[in-house]
Amino acid sequence: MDVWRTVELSARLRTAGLRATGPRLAVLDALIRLGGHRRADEVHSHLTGQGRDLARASVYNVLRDLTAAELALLVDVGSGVTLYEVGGTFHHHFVCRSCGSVQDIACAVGTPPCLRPDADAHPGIASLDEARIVFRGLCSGCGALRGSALLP
Amino acid sequence: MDVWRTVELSARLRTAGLRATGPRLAVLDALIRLGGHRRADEVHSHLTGQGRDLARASVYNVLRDLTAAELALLVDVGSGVTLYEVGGTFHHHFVCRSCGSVQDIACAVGTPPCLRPDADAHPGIASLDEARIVFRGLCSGCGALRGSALLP
DNA sequence: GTGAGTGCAAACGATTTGCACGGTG
DNA sequence: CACCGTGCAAATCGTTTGCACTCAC
Repeated sequence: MDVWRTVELSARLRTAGLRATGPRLAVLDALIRLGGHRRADEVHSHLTGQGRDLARASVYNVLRDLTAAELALLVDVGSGVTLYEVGGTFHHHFVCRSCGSVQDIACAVGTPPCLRPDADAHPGIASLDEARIVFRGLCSGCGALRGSALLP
Repeated sequence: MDVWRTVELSARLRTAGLRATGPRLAVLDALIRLGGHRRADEVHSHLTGQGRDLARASVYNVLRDLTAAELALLVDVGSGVTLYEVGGTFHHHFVCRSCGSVQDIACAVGTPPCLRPDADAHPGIASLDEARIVFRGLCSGCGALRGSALLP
C-alpha cells in the first residue's frame, strides 16, 4: 500500500478514535478498493489473495470496530449474511430477488413525512431516529434474462 | 387443541395448498397463540413446554413452508435471528435500539410515491415490487428508563 | 398405496470468544 | 511500558440437510 495512503487512512482511524494498526489499515483499504457491499470473508480472501496474511477472526473484529466508529456501514438486507461498505452518504438499498445483488438507492435526508409513523397511533415508541428501507425487485440483468424466457 | 380450531386451521392449511399435518397445526396454532414476532426456537420451546414433542428441525421446516404458503410472515430486522409472525395485513417494523423488541407499524398499501426510487436515476433496476422498512429508536419502556437515568 | 412430511442427528456457515503474544501510542 | 489489538483455534448459535420411516390424502 502507498505510503501516502497509509498516512491518510491512519489519520482517518485516529480521528475516529481507533489505533492505526496493520489489519485495520488493510481492511479499510480493501473495503475502499473493493467498493460496494462486501461480506467479511470477501474482504478476508481479497487480502490473503494479495499476500497479506491475517486471521479471519481479525477481519470480523476489525469490521465490527470500523462499524462502531462509523468508518464503515453495516448493511443487512435479510440474506443471512452481513455486508459492509465504506461509510459515506446515507442511503437505502435495493436487493434483486433473483440474483441477490445489492444496489444503493439515493434518498432524502431523514425520514420522509409520509413515512414517519403517527406518534399517537404508536404509544409504544418513545423516539425514532432512523428508517432503513430495503427495496426488492428485479435488477436489470435478471429482468432482461426473464424477458427473454431464459428464466421462469 | 380444540377440535373446531383443528378443523379451522386444517382448512387454512389446505386452502394454502399444504397438507394438514400434526406439526404444521401445532406450529400454526403456537404462532397465533403467542402472537407478535417469534423466533423458531421460541415456537419450539413453547410447544415442547406444552408436552408436544416435535423436532427443532421440523419447526424450522414448517415455518419455511408456512412462509412460502404465505400463512406466516418472515421478519428480518437485522438482528441475526429470523422472526416469524402470522400473516395478516402488510406492515413495517420498529426495533428498539436498547432492548431489541419489535413492534408493528401500520403503513399505507404499496410504496409511497415519495419513496419510490426514480427509475431514470437507477438504470440497474428493472422492476420493483416491495419496500421493507425498519425503523429504529427507543421503545417507550427503554425511553422511560433512560429518562430516569437508569441507563446511560 | 404413494408421495409428502417428519424425526433425528449430523453437517453447515457465519460469527464470536478466550487466552497468550506483539505492536502502537 | 502499558494496554489495545491480534492471531489462533475452538466454541457457539441459528439453520439446513440426508436418510429412513410414517401418515395424510
